[in-house]
Amino acid sequence: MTATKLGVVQTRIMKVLWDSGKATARQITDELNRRFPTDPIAHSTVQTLLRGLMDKDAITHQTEGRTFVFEPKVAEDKVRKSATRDLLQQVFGGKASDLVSYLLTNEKVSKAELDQIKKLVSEKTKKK
Amino acid sequence: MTATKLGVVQTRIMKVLWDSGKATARQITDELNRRFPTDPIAHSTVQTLLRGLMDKDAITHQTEGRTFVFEPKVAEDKVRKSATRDLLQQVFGGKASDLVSYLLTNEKVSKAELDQIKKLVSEKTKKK
DNA sequence: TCGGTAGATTTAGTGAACTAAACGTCAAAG
DNA sequence: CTTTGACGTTTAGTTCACTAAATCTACCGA
Repeated sequence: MTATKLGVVQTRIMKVLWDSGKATARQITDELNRRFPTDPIAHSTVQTLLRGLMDKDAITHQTEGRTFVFEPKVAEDKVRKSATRDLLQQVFGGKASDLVSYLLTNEKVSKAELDQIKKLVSEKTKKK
Repeated sequence: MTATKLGVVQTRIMKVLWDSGKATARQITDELNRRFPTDPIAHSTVQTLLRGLMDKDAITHQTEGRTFVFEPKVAEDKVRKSATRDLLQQVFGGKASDLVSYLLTNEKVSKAELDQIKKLVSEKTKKK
């Protein structure tokens, strides 16, 4: 029952790991400070959070020499699923079309994305 | 700069207020316990949360006799917008189509909702 | 008038996420 | 051999959401 409920910074760390497959704490710290220069983070903070993610069973680590190399244990999919479901239920009362409506009305959606969505919808329609 | 970042229970309270227009603390408590029998909540807890929502400028209250009648001050829309944007950025890297993809693939979407989405998409397409 | 009830307010405490300094260890550099 | 630095570990503290009892206050009914 690997936990899929993550905080903001925890999610950022996971993203780094999902992107790279594996990384040391140091690499993660550097990457976070590169990706989010507006939210500088101390190395020890990252280590603490990694510890938390271990406790949650969201990541694993191997020892390489005397440093840890971390790897994601929970898939990005799972986290997306859980986070989206929460939003859908809590804020949109479970109505997926309301959420889509919001996205199309308020968020920038590229032409390519729009085509992609159209394709998904017609596939889904066919199945019914 | 009314705050739009709410906790789970805070959102539930707001929903009650959005639905009813206005309500006393007692009415909200009762309604929450009716809507979520699995998460019973004490009246004093609700009062504390209402206080927090006041601090956040998410609600107002008038005095009626010696009881407060609360009203939403922030619109449901605003909260939806903020929550959705957070999810989109944090979990889906800003790709709206990925989020829609998730919704269509994993969540139950009724025929009516699907039609609604299709309509939204073609409207959006026309505009471009 | 007195006691209960229904308000609001005060006080108190937990857990989670986040923050980061301080500390101990050990290997590589000088 | 000693110092420096890079690790992981320990410790500590903040903020926020949530929880709810305890207390104060005032009206209403007996």
